[in-house]
Amino acid sequence: MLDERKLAVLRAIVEDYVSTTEPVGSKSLVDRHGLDVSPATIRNDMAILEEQGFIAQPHTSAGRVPTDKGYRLFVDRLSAVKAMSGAERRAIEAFLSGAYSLDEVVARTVRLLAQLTRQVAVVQYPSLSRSAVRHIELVSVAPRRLLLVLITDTGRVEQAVVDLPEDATPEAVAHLRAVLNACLDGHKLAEAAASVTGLADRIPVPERANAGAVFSVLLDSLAERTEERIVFGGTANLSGPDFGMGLRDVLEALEEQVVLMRLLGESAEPSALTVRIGAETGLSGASVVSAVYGADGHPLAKLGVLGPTRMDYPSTMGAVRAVARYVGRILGES
Amino acid sequence: MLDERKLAVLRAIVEDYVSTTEPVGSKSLVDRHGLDVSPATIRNDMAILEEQGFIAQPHTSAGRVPTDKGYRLFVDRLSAVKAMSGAERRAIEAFLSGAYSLDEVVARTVRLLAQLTRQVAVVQYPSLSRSAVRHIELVSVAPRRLLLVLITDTGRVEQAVVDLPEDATPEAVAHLRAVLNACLDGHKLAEAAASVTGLADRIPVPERANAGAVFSVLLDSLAERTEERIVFGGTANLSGPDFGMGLRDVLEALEEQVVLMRLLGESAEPSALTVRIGAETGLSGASVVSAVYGADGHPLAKLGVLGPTRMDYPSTMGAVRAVARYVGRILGES
DNA sequence: ATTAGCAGTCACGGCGTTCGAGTGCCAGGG
DNA sequence: CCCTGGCACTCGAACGCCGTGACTGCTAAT
Repeated sequence: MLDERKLAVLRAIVEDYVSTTEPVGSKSLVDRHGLDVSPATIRNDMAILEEQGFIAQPHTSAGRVPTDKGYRLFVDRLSAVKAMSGAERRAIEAFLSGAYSLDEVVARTVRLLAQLTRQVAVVQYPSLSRSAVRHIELVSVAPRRLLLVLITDTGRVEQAVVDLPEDATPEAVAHLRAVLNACLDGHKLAEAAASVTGLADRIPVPERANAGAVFSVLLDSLAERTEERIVFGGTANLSGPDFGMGLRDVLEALEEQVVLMRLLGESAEPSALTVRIGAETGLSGASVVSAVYGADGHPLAKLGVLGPTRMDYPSTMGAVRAVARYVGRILGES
Repeated sequence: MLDERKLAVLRAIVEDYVSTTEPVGSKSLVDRHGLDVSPATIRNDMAILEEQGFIAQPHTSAGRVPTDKGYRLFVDRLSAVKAMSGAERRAIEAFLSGAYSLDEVVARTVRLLAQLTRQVAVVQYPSLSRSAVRHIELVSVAPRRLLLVLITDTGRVEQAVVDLPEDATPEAVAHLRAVLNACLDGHKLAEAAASVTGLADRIPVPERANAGAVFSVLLDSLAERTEERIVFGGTANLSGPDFGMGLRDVLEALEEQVVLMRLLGESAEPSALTVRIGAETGLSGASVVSAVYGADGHPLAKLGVLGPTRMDYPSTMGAVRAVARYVGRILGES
């Protein structure tokens, strides 16, 4: 149905369009690529490709432009991820290594990814529930109010205020802290739910009410907030007339955590690199290249870039993959 | 030199231009405002205002547009801050009260300010060095590595990694923690520099090297990072052809912490409301309305909005002032 | 199956015209 | 002296009108 040459034509169209931003015609196609056939032949191929929905023409007597379906085929079968050069890889590593806190790592990752791809970078903080607890701290700020600070092995620090039903003595707080740490240290928060329920037994009855409040904050409030921390950067790369929708809509979408979540993909399938194209993203005219990053083989969160459907997929995918790897490595070390 | 009517004309020009986005002519001026004179008279006044540099015409035979100098005069002498309505004030308070952590407070403030003013909101985190220390926590993550967590009375939590010159025993860490807390609790970090130097005496000699490392991180690394945390939002409000410079430049500027700092103003003069217009901001075509916010009378940090020079100053100033007040109040409570 | 040739389409850019808002100036009147 | 009505003038925006060129699709020949 689609012979070798037609695929080559589609590939050439995508590549040319991506680099020139202009509809590509049959003549310039044969000129630029080493196709040994005449423009007329290409035209016939293009007619078929159009019929099948891989390309379209903005108006009669203009060149062809890839459709979402065309990009899809290109990404799936016609292109290979372009690996980063050695120099680039070293630069990435050097840039990320300089960070001294999780916030810093994430901030740098965003900058790096945006600069590397010249697009909008989106980075999700390592999931709390999938990280292991390193330390839990309780600080009294009022007789009936505690500040709960959770430190994970990825260096993430989360805080939450706990309102207690009863006054708590410093001793009770210290005890609770000790019990929590003893029980949760080194475990993942997701697995902790089970152990915490049995934990109540170790708490003297008069303090159980307070302990319950702390547990519920730890499990509900923190775990819920968990996935929701996503930052982005590089919005300046949103140049003019890209994107079918207005630039304004894109900016609005980026400021909605919910939308950002969806862009990175709800399902955390472990596949390394995900490409969502055009309508698949929910933003018309936009594509998202995302990857899962993690340390020691288990996934922590996602990161990716958002750009116009017409983007350089091979390079972008290479950059995203490389950055995801290094971020995982850095977080695994700390 | 500028009689009452000329000032009224300038005020009218600013108001009309702000609301219509179009150069305003003499005729529409007398129509819309209740001026009891003829257009010709207004034209004469306008000629004088132009001569003095308060207004300009984009091209011959077009209406007049305020210059930076014109806006300046308008803000300083011709307008009054427009107070928020009771309903609006209640809404602000309700929206901000729902936050349960400092991050949340700041995030909500940004959203709120952006929505209220329909412009880009910029909020600086409460200054660390001007906040009082509530608690310091040290967590061993490796024999020669500590995680230093600092909790302030404004609810801000800062972390930093400390690399130790020598191995530290758990007892030594506990001791150091106790000393730090005893000495710094309730004090401002800025004042702490002095007390910390004397503090070394209380540390047994073998641990001094490690203690020194912790101190220096606390004072240098944390205190420096301190002012630099500024977030912004509402970039979707950057509509099209505002701003003399390209939209891209504005977005780029917003992603530079340094530029954000400058926008909010280096000098922390305690004056409540600052308006910087046009060239004064460093961004051509942009204005910044900013305010200091603080709790219990002492300043913590700044916040403000960035918009086109042609903005509704009275309303914007009202919104900024109101939000600054409520944020200060909320942070004072916690 | 490919190719050359040809007629047809249509966006784009340049050009001249019109239209109208708005100005500056001047002379007359309170 | 300040205000006003009148008038000629200016100039950008909008409109319409080509000519141009880059395409295409079709057909007939190889």
